[in-house]
Amino acid sequence: MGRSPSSMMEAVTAREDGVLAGRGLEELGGIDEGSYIPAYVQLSRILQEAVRRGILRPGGRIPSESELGRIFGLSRMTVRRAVSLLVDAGLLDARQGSGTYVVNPRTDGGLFLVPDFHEEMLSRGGTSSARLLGVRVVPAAGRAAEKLGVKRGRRLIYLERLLEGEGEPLVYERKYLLYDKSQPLLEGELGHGPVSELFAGHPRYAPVRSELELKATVLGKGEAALLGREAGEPAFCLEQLVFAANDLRVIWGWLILRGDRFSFRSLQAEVR
Amino acid sequence: MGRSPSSMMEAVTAREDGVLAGRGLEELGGIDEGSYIPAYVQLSRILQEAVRRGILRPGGRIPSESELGRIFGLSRMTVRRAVSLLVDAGLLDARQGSGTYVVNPRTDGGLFLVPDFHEEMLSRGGTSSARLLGVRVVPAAGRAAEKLGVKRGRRLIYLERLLEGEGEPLVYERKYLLYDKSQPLLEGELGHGPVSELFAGHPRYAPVRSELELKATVLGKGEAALLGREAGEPAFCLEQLVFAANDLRVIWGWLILRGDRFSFRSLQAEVR
DNA sequence: TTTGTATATATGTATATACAAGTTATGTCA
DNA sequence: TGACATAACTTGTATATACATATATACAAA
Repeated sequence: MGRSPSSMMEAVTAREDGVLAGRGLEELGGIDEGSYIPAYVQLSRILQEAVRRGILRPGGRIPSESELGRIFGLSRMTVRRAVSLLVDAGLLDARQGSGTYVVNPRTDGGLFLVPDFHEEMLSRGGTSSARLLGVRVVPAAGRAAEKLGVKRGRRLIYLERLLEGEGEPLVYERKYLLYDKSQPLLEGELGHGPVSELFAGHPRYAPVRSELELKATVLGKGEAALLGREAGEPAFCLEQLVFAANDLRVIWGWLILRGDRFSFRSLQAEVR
Repeated sequence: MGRSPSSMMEAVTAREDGVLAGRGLEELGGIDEGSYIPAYVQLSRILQEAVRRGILRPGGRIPSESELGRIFGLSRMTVRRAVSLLVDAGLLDARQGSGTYVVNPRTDGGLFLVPDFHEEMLSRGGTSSARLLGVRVVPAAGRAAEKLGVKRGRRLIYLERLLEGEGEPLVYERKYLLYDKSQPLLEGELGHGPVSELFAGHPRYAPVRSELELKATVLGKGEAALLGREAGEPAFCLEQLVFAANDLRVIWGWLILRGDRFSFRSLQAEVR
């Protein structure tokens, strides 16, 4: 809590380096020890705000970890933790031996979150349901066999669903799943939630990770009819390959997202 | 579901909780002290690999931090750092008082990186150039005035460019910039790099962050002609709003990305 | 059966210390 | 002046310790 004495010359010499030596940082307030918000989170917010306000400028060096510790009355390790948050988020660039710098923002690109459909609907407070258009067991062939890495003829489950939000069809879904005779397919479960949950807890097929590819497309005649739109309208195609343990591929398929209802906003170098 | 404190029953009772008590983890090797790779990075990779191989299963609890420290001969703080990497990456879920669990993966959604065009071209070793289709000073009006938060009539720079990679047009770009009489516009600089670099180092207009929105679209006749494609083909539209310090909006515009040349892959819960 | 309490153990936060390793500025020597 | 060693920084890694806080469990009391 004790504000360390800062020499008057600091600001001048530091300025030549592009450092502001913390001048102005104090204006954003100090660390509230009584708060339940951890000190390292408070400090990382202060630094973020300093960049937004231009107190710390892109390309410039921020005060050293020791100096920040002195300014805010925190240990170097705690300061490191605050800085690390912003380094991980891509807002700062720490160079060993040199210092920590404000990154020049990449204004033409960024990170986008494509949310899980059902999760998104629930989090918005809306309802989501899945209308099952068809399920059947088919022999593996063509791209499905190739993508899943199975021999032609191996039995797969093929299904089509229409995912609806607020009573309106929003997403058209086609999936191929490994067929497991010991685990009967419960059609009732396909009315809600993601397909991958069918395998949750399965000893060998439980999903571990997935690879997704987001592509631009236009609605075909069939898709347009199902989604209540016109053919030729823009849409997203989200191709999905789901892996279980040992890199076993268990689901392959894709989602068609209506372009008039879906768009994706970039994450603001989010600090979690 | 009672749990006995009996040590002889540990393996069995633990199994009911989904814990594997580290059994099998050792098979993935230990920490190489001679390596230049930090211990916490090595451990986080071991844990990642354990999930991929199914030694640690989604929904299950991993060994406690103290136990991992015992197994691998590391202090608890070092173990925490390794675990924190995976928690931040969304692969693990740490619950205070309870334990750390392997997350059930979201297979229908994920994070996507839309790279900066010029940066991407350079990193691939290819060439990138920008063909300037037009620049002029225009009075602010309509959506541009609204998005930039300026009065109608304020002077703006309007420009159109065709971004090319490997000699082929890939992206069509339209931007509105705040006009600054003290900073003359150098048309020569518009042949390379992102537009926002025009303001880099500017005392008031230097970009600090940007908000992006990724939308699905189809090529119009003019766009198709410029990009050497047919009208009606799928494409991405990346709308961009660039902020300087104090939330001053300095650039607004959008990019049209050819759908046949661009698609975006999800990031694998990347651990940096 | 419910409620309260004690205990063991889990993760979360903060600090202090030590040393390693990379960068930069400076001073000395030829 | 130029080359080179070095001192004085910087961030990076690892450990130990303390306390706060959340959870599970066992067991006693009502």
